[in-house]
Order: sequence, then C-alpha cells, then structure tokens
Amino acid sequence: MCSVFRRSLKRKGLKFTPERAKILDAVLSKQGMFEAEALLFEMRRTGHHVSKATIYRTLKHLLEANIVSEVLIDSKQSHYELSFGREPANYLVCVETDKIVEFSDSQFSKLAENICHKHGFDLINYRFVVYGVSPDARSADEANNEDA
Amino acid sequence: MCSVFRRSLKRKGLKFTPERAKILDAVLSKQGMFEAEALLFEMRRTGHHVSKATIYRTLKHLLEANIVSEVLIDSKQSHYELSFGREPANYLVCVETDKIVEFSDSQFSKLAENICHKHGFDLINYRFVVYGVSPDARSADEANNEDA
DNA sequence: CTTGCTGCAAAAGTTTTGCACACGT
DNA sequence: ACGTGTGCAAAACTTTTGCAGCAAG
Repeated sequence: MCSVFRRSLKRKGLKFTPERAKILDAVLSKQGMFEAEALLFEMRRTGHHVSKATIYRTLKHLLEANIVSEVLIDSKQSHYELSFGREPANYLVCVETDKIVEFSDSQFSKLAENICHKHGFDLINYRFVVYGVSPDARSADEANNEDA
Repeated sequence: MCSVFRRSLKRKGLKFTPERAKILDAVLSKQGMFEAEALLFEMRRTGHHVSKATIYRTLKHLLEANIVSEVLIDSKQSHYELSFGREPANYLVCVETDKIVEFSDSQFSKLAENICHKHGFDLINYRFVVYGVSPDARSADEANNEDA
C-alpha cells in the first residue's frame, strides 16, 4: 500500500516523508470509518505526533491516490475510510442514535457503471446510504413515552 | 404542502409563523438542490428578510417534517432538496468540475427497503451518489496537457 | 402569563491557509 | 541551493447557541 502512495506522490512531484508514512500507517490500522480528528488524537496517543494541518493535507493526497475515500454520512464532519482495492462500502444510518451499519452488495457496482456510461463519465466511486430508525432507537422512544 | 408543515409543527407544539411560511415558500420555489446560504441570499434579494439562524432552525423543522431532505455531496456544506412525495433523487457528481447530474431509478427504493428490513430499521430515506469525471473535465484536462 | 419565536452577535466546530523554518535530493 | 513539507496559529466558513425583547394562544 505504501508503494501505491509513493507512486502517486511521485507522479505529482511530491515526497514521501516520515509524516506521510506515519499517517498512512495510522489510516491502515483503522477498521471502518474514521474522522480526521480521531486520527489526530490516536496518533498523539501513540506518540506519533503530526500536526492537524498535515493530517488534512495528507488525507487530500490519500484521496487523490484513491487509497482513502470520503464518506458523507451527516453534516457534522467528514468521515473517511480505507478504500484501496475494495468495493465501496455502503451504509445504513440510524438518524436517532447515529449508529452506522455497513453493508455491501455487489450489484451497486454495476449500477454505478451504467449510470456513468450513460452520461459519459469515468467512474471513480459511489455510495449508497440508507437512513432509518434502528430498533434500539424505537425502544428508547417507547421508554420515553411511558415516562411521560 | 403548507398544511403538511402546519400539521408537523402542531404535532410538536410549535407555531406556523410568518417567517416559517416565507421560508417554506422560498424552498418550494427552488428547483433541485440548494444550500442554506443560497436560500438566505435569495430571500434577501426578493425582500423577504429572515435571519440566518431562523433559516437553519426552520430547515431542521422541514427535515423533520420530511418536506425537505439533506443531500451530502461534498464536505463543504449541506445541500437540501424538496423531497415531499417524491422518490429520493440520486446524483452523479463530477469530482473535477463539481457538476451534478440528477438521475432516478425506482429500484433503489426496493433495495433500501430490503436493507432496512434485514436490520430491523424503519426506512426514512436513502441516496445513491456516484462520483466520476465528466467528459467536460476530461477535455479541459487534455487542453491543459497540450499547453504544457 | 406562559411558552415559543426572532434577530443579532457571539460561539463552536471543522477545515484551510500564511508564514517561517527545516528537510530531502 | 531548490522546491517541497511541517508546525503553529490565525483565518475562513458553515452551523449552532444565548439572550433580550416580542408575539401568540
């Protein structure tokens, strides 16, 4: 993976620095989605200090290298996920609890290709996000109603 | 539509005020997606002055009434769209030019229902967003390369 | 008269930028 | 040396919140 990033940087005349290596490592260690801030704190915790600005700058490079992709789930902040060599993940989000369930379904890939083809686009990525209310949130609601 | 909003507000013990009416009107007049700021400026331009805070507060109520839905396309800011009584719109986005093409496909509705059912969720909304490079952006790129 | 609404300005939160200095090649 | 990278702090931007006065049932 490291070499993929190296190549992508080289193509743009950029350097593979220790900071970028540390950030890539941290990203690779993440399971599922993460936020820029979370990455920052985790790196601080494990003694790999890199500035916030560098994290954001490096995430941009990782996006361009298609190693990471941006997942827009809510309007609060950007989420990222490791995406290299994987089918894009799709998400089921509870609007009450913010709980997020990941699911995958290979048919989206074909649908995305069809749409792109129809409009002459080159496909980069796609994402299906479903919003709903989880069973947990429903039970919580009922509990509240009984209180009232 | 107005009465839908009224009912939703009443259910929550809230009032249908002149400001909320004006914002609903402005939203109804919009074709496709819009941003909170755009709504603000348009309302200013047409002499319907409402404060920024009220716009944001009202958009929240419209979301809860399922009259409007939030569309997360990029990380810059939230986009909204009128959604009452419509199938959710899906989007094809050019990552170079930010051009957005709307498309619809009824099969997503069933897919979303299936996913929700499988996890015991109540479906609220869903969205399929495809990212790619538009033909326009490709031609622009080639032009740049020739320059170099 | 109690509850909710608005506008303003300030605050909050995330992401970007400017700058001075440091580093890699 | 050169261009690029980094950290820091400040800026920019969108969105939220507190508050004082107002409106409505």
